[in-house]
Amino acid sequence: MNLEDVARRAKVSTATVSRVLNNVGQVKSSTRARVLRAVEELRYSPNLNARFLASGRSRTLGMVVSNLENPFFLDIFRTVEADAHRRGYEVLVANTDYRPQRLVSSVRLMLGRRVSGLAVIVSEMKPSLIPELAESGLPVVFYDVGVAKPNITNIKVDYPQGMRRIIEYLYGLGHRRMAFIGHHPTLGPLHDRKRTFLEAAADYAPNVQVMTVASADGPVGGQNATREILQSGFRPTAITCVNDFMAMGVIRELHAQRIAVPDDISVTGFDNIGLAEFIAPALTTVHIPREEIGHLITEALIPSRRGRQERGHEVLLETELVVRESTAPSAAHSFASDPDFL
Amino acid sequence: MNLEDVARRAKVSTATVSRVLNNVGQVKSSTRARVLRAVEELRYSPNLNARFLASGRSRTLGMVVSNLENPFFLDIFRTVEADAHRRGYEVLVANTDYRPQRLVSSVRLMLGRRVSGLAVIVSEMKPSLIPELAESGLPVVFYDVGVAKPNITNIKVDYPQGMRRIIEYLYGLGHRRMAFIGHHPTLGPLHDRKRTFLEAAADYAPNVQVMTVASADGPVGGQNATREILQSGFRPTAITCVNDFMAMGVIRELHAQRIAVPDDISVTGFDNIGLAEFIAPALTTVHIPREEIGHLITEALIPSRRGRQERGHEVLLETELVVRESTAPSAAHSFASDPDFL
DNA sequence: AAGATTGGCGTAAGCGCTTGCAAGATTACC
DNA sequence: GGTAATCTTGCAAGCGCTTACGCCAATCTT
Repeated sequence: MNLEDVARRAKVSTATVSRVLNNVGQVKSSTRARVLRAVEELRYSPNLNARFLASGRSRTLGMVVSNLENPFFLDIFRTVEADAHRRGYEVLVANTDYRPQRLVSSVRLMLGRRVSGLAVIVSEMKPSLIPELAESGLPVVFYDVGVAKPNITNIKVDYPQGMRRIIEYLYGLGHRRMAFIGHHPTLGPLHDRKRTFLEAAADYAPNVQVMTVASADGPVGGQNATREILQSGFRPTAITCVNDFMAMGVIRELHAQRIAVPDDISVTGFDNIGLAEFIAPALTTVHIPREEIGHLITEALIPSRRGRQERGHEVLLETELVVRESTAPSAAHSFASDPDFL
Repeated sequence: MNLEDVARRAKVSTATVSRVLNNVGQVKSSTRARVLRAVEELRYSPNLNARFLASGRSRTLGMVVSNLENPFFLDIFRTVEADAHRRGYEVLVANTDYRPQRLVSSVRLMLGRRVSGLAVIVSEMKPSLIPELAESGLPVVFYDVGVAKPNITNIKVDYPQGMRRIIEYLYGLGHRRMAFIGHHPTLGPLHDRKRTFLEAAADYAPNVQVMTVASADGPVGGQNATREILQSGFRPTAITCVNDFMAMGVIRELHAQRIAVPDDISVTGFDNIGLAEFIAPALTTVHIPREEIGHLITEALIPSRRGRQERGHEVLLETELVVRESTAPSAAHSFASDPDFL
């Protein structure tokens, strides 16, 4: 079942069928109708592989993410997909599970499919990939890693700012013993986030005791990390998580251990995913504008009709502290004796 | 940058390069090495559109789901993807947001890409799609809809059984006023689930008052539905949700309204998603074997090396009640005066 | 009314790859 | 050392589509 079958049935050439299907060139409306009817009757569905090959463009975007399970990534994907559809593009998504090897193979796959733009929203990164993509000339967006190049747009979120907001907030509440829960601490961006936390703590919260632990991304990881902290003997008054998804597990585990949140321990997340409002207590977190990220990605990857493709550049997004119910003044801290207390 | 460039550089023909790349036929190991080096040096990445077109197979599975945000679907996807990778296949996923129109266009897209198998895990269904796919001869799996055909495998979960388990369990706990929360009540399978609930209630739980409401899938929908119930004046002692994802919102809203779960109202979900354990109180639900579903899908879509493709058939999966913390005996019910009470 | 446009369509040359076929190069065998 | 068997490799015909290019007929000029 191919163009030729349709052409024969409609008594035209394949060229004409192609023109009708792509709405290009001039076709008499009566022939157009004949063609469409033939398409209908044969239930013809064009071979996109052939189409992409012949035309040299695929109107398809690729997106590679570290963990689709984490709503953070999914939210971005959904925005990109919605934007892309509006412009007549499709989007292909691949999941890496934080494995560099899968990242490489996913990117290769996308390149092999000749996507017209590629978004790489991952924490793991194979360094060799950046120059390779830069040279390819393909429009690319990196999130939180790499530097802008002519064809590479770079979206970053001001994590240090967000961390600072959390630390200052917690410090202001009297917290002096804090724990930081992350995941994949060996991966660049995630390691940076931990470092950022420690630096912010050192800078803005003098005489604070700090502990860091790591586990897998997700609620189960948060749960395990919490157990580890509690078993260590260190008793923080606040636990800061690298993301909301892990924080869900933290809150659950504290609850299971009959430790009150926020009365005994305050908990913070990062990202402000939708679920953050649906756990009890609702999670205090830092908002990352995921919709904006999605829009930026689409803008960077799809050439706008008027004017040319925006050249690669760098964007730094601001964060915002969202205070909910999972944080409170530290019970352990006596504000009376606190010189910072006004 | 194509096969010819590589061939020229390695001083062989494109045929030989192709054989090396596909590990097929005999190639002297020295030439193989030359070719691989050329590939490396040129950073050559084969054009998959051309490859699929020429070879007529794509080693790609397509999967269409209603709502990727709901972990239920994501879990299935992850299993399928893992299985598929193990067999050297890729999987493309599309999201429909429960919109039949998107279902149709997603399926068309998959067909256009000439996937070698297609899984349709959706609640919405355009009836015309079933015969169309049946005729196409493409291996297809439907979840919860349609009937088996030579090339169509049908996976169903015994929802009536699951509902019965819930109802009997709740009835046994003394609940006599129940509410059912669903979403998209006009879509076949979801409507059936509601009906199933009502029938099971009628059959197994005499003299029970029942109310049903519907909202969007997800926690927000569960929240809204709960508000609606409470505002209606009907005061159920148990709320049964069509899935866990909505139940999360229900529990959250009851908590916000200072209604104790399970003391004042018991809540049940369906699916047994991972998050069900991470909300407080942990959700009583019905387990659906998502991993098994994933395996079944892969088995049905990928021809096994030995033996032929399993022909399309129908599978009915059993469910299992998972009791956690969100359910308890009805406070409103006096067991002393209950004739059922032993 | 004859030449100049334009609209509508077909011809055919690719797009980059796979693969059946057959030729040339090696190796095996007696 | 000669023939047969086996390896290697190249040639070239597609896969199903898009898209110059050009032809013919219809319409427009003056």
